[in-house]
Amino acid sequence: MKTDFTEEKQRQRAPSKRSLETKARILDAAERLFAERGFEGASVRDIAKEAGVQVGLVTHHAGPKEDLFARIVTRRADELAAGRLSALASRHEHGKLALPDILESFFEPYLYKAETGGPQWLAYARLVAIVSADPHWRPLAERCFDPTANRFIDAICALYPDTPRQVIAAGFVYSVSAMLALVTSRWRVNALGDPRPDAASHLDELVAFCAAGIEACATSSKGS
Amino acid sequence: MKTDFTEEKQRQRAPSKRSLETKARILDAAERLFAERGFEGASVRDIAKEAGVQVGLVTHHAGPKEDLFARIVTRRADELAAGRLSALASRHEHGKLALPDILESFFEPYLYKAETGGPQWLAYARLVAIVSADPHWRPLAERCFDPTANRFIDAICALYPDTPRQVIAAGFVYSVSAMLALVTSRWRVNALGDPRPDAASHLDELVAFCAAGIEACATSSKGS
DNA sequence: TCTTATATTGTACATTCGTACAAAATAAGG
DNA sequence: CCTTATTTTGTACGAATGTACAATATAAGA
Repeated sequence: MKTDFTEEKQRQRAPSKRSLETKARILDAAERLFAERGFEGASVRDIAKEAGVQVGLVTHHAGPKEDLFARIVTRRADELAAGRLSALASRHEHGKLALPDILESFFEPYLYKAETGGPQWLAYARLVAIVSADPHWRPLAERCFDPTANRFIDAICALYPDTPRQVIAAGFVYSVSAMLALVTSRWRVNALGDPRPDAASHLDELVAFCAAGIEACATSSKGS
Repeated sequence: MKTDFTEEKQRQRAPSKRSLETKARILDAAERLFAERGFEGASVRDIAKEAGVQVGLVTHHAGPKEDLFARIVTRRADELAAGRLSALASRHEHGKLALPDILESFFEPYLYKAETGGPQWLAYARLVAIVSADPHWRPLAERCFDPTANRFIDAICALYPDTPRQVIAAGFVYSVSAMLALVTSRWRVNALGDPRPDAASHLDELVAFCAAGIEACATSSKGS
């Protein structure tokens, strides 16, 4: 699985504004359909129709289907990872780094984007679920998710020096899956048109749940 | 989405032992491949080859592809739901129904099967993830999962009469997703051949995590 | 303005998909 | 054993898949 897209094919001319718009339209359409129907469930033709272009243009702008998918995930993941790490660093400067602060640094950047960044960010939770579940995308997942996850696990480990890293890591995985479950359920409700309840309270609730859970795991398995 | 399979086509003769074995082989192969590659990712031809039969036999024994998938999920879900409800009832008779007991009644039957029931039960976690994530399978999910989930949510609600059901339900959803994350990660590790650590400790750890989490949510939002 | 790199169209190709169906093999029930 | 319901094989079909490619339209850069 190719995960490096730094080498865009070298060009002799700048791309026109229209072509940039077309490319963005294709990526957005692909993101929407991949989230709704999964990787195999969304065909290149569906994506082209959704973007209002010919089939060939999809390949021309985004390469083979697998690259298109990986490109979409990478784009969101990189932006999100930056937000999360800077939130963590910001709170670290302000001196407060209790467990709820660490978790909030991880949850808040995404929940905020999911709430205010348009439906694409809401649908991103589904893409993460797809990548995480399918062994085929493991290289992509390792590149996109693992570095940030390890930074946060390290931060939590610093709070519980007597707890094995394995236990903290498990608690963190539980927490991430809970966040995905929260967003995915909200995404589906939203797609069905139901009114969405307040989002900020969901963040507090999620942080309370995960902080208490990790705390319980960490203290009960101290030193073992 | 058809979810009712009570009306097997009426027969004039009993099925031969060989045909029953073949049917079981097809269902097992389908379960394995659906879990590995998802619904669209596993073709009927792949399933037939995995089962060592001709393509037509799959349709003959299990009907259209969607029915095959629904049948597989239903088979496991029904058996699991029975185990979970009887575990809950059993503990209820013994008088102990604290939050950890309720969660253990939900987690233990599956974790036990995943550990001792063969790779099919381990892979079942992936099927649940597929059904839960894809809106297309929502009718199937409602029939297979919701009744049991509501029973357990009711049991937890009885412990926190001042907490809104919505909050308890959210905590329960987080807990289920954490369990799925645990099993899915173990399934993948197992597929890669790594040695698997002790399972019983994972159950205790998961119960500790979720019980503390739900407790925190319930008490902090009392009456609101 | 003119050249030509790039974007876009339209079509075509080889596979694979789910499913249907006739023919042959098998075995249940009398 | 005989009849025939059922299982199994083998093949075929139309639709959909990802991708390649020539032809055309567009616009960047000199």
